Amino acid sequence: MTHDLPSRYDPSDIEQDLYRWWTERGDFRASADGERRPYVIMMPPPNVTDRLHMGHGLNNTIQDVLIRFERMRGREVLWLPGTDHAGIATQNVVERLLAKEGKTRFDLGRDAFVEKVWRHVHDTGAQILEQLKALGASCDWTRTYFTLDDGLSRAVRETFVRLFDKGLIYRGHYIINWCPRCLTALSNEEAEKEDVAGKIWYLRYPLADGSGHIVVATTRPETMLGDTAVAVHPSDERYGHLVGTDIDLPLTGRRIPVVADDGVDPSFGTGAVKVTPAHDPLDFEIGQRHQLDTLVVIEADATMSDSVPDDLAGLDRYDARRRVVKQFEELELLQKIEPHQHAVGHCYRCGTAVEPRLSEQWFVQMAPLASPALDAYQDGRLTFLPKRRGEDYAQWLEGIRDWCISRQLWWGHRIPVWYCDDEGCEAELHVSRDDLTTCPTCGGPLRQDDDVLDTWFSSWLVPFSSLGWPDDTEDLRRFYPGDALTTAPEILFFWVARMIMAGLEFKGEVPFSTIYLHGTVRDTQHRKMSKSLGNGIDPLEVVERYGADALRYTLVSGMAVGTDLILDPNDLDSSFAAGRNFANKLWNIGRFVLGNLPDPVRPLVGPRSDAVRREELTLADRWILARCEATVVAATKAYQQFRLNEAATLIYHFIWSDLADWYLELIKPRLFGDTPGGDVARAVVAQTFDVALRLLHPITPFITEALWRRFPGRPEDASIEVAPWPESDARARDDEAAAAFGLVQELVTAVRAIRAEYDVAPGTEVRVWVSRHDEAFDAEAGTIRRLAKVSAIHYEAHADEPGGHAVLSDGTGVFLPLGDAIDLDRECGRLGAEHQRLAKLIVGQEKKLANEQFLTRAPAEVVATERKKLGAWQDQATALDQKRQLLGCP
RNA sequence: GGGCGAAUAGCUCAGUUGGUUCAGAGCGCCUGCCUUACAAGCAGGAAGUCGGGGGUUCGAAUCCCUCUUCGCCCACCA
Repeated sequence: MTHDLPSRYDPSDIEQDLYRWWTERGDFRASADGERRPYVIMMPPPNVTDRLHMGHGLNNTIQDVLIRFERMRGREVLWLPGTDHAGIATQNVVERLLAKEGKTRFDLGRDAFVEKVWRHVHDTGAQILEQLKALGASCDWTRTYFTLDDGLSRAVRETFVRLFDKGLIYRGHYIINWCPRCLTALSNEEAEKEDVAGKIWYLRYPLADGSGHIVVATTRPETMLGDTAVAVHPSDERYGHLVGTDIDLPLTGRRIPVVADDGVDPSFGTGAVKVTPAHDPLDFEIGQRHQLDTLVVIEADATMSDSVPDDLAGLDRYDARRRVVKQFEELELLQKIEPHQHAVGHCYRCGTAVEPRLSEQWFVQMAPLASPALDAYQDGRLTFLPKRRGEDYAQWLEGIRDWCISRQLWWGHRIPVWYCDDEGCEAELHVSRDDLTTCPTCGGPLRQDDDVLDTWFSSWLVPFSSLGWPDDTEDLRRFYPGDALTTAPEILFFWVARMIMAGLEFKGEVPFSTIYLHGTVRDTQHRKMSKSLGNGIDPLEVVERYGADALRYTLVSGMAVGTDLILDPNDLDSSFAAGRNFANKLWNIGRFVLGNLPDPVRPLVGPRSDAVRREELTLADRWILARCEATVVAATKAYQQFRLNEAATLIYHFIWSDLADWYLELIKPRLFGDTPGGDVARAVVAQTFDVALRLLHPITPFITEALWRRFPGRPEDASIEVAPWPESDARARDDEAAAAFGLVQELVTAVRAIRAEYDVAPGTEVRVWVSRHDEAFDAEAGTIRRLAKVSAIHYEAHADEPGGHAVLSDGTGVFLPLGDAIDLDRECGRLGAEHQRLAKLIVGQEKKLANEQFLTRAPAEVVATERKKLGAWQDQATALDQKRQLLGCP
């Protein structure tokens, strides 16, 4: 039945059908009732801005591996998918689309613009979900959410009202980060600090009494137009006499005071600071302490305001900077310019340098929320992978600042605050869960706050809002809290930390216990993949070319905990070769194995009378079963510890090297009836291949399902997705078989190497002399003969004739007589090299055996085998010497 | 300016809590093979002073110190 399978695996033949079948079966759907212990992962909701990139591919592959692993282990698995409305990002995308038509959002008006965004995200959102399916993501699509859904909107309002009532949400005039391009406030986290090679200008400010001037240093000369003071440190003796005096601020005709303030660092610059309370956070604080005026000189769009001299008003901030500097120069008030490297905030969505700006915004007071979140980390309720990320988390919480949550955008959750414009009304504002139309206090008309909430204000609720909160739903009771959170480290503060705070505040429990922060996908120059650099790889293109399994295998095997993943966008073939080749190999193993299995296969173990008895197993059978068992144990542990790359490598090696290269080759005579025991070999291969497929299924779900379903006797409706995870079976452990068969492998390899070395024709059979008799060689004599093309094995000291030599790890000598075929020079060189290798081993071994610690610490039997090894090596060295003399080697 | 990570074959990377079993894998490269599952394959092979230096030890890729080079996080020195 497998003979009709093509010899080359084509994933596109099977992936979509299998995915549809899985969906129809309903295995992805979590049941809210039942006995199974839940295992829950919240998918980081992709932004509905665009198609998925390779980072999503990696992120979702990791999650799907964990989910499929736990599903097979019998947990009630819920992987909850969703998409994020991504306020600024999405609004930007649609604004750019409008710009192509020569329009702005203001041309459309708020309602029409929002309508247009909805239409846009409807398409991209659907596209994203399809892409996730193409990757094989086994999420519960029946519970898919969007952060702007009615349900989640209700949760947003609920939290806003609760925090407001608790006094943790407030409105006020503060310096915030302002993006002059997006025209909105940003949180501290959204302003990314980047080092900029700037300058520092030293400006002379004339003293009002005409007695001289004071020099201030600034990186932003244009803000001097908004200066309302100069500050010095109270204990700075250089300036003490000037405190309380006035300065004539150049260009403005304004007179401003010199004040003393602790916030000034006397060692920086000149020790005298120009104070611009409306455009600098520190200056704002100084201004508050000294009741200074705040003078806004830079507008929302980063042009100079009308409050500056006419020749500067309306200029862009950087043009104004140049103009101001030039005017200082002309007035001979520019003392000097120095190069200066400093960190400047940039908008995380558009990259524009943010402007610190005084404005009225809504804030969440964070310290009360941060404290329990910090406790949860310190008392071990949270585990970070890699561990060091936990310190980033703690550090951020310790220095937490209030969260600016209002955004001057149109796309998002509108702030649930209404203002009453009636001058006679006592109420200033109303915060409400429901839309308000008339003022509850005076009955007059109301106006809702124009702003929307930070997009993360809905994301931070996802672990419970996606389960129906604030209602007390069955889902919520069953699936909160979740288990693992898998995401990129970039959003540790934006999202992860805030989810923990929200979970503790609103649900009293951390939303997940393990936080796996995986690395970033980069190109070969270690640059982050991005659209603007054009170095991205489209995961869907990879799926189409190589299959989802190849993509997944490559991502998983290349990703160690705490490291980045480097892929070459210019060489997809080599980037994904290993995954593609492996899938193809698996396919062909399947063709061979399944094509040789009868129905039914004899059971390997169990009560049935035809079950294989232990005495029927050959050495090779025992070996592969032991290898299989070892792989089950190691791979299971690796999966559990999130060391997915290690699990992938272990299983790969077992399947390709142990099972395919060795076991399948050596059972061929038994399968083809040339040797008895075919039914036993079939039982063993059926068992081990089945286990291998199940171990691998979380990583490469499609091909493992396709092959697993084809096993003889498999019920039509059986799926590997819900097949039980392979159990460790102590009976299969067999160190003796492992060691004995290992020696057989060494012997075969040694003979092959000698044959290759001396160009023995592939079809020619050779005789081999083995210095020591071993039961394993007898037991697998057929294997040795077949795999090494050996006609006869002689257990005796080798004949005095030319030939090839090798020494096995236990000291057993191997000799291949090659008669006249031998090249004397080459053989002498080979013997010399081999002798040298042995000599090195012997020296090391002698040292080891002279070591007190080793002798006392190691078990006696280990010491004994090490002694034996040394003896054997010495014997072989002697034999090699004799051989070299015999051949007349130099 | 603080805190943290990384450096291992031409490329991308493994190498675990306690030091002996370790110098490995994949890709690439070289040689020979269309051997009745697989040429996306099979067999064999070349290639690394485990970033430099020092230390501890019988013994270090692994532990300690130091230097160099990359990277990450945090930070209101204007």
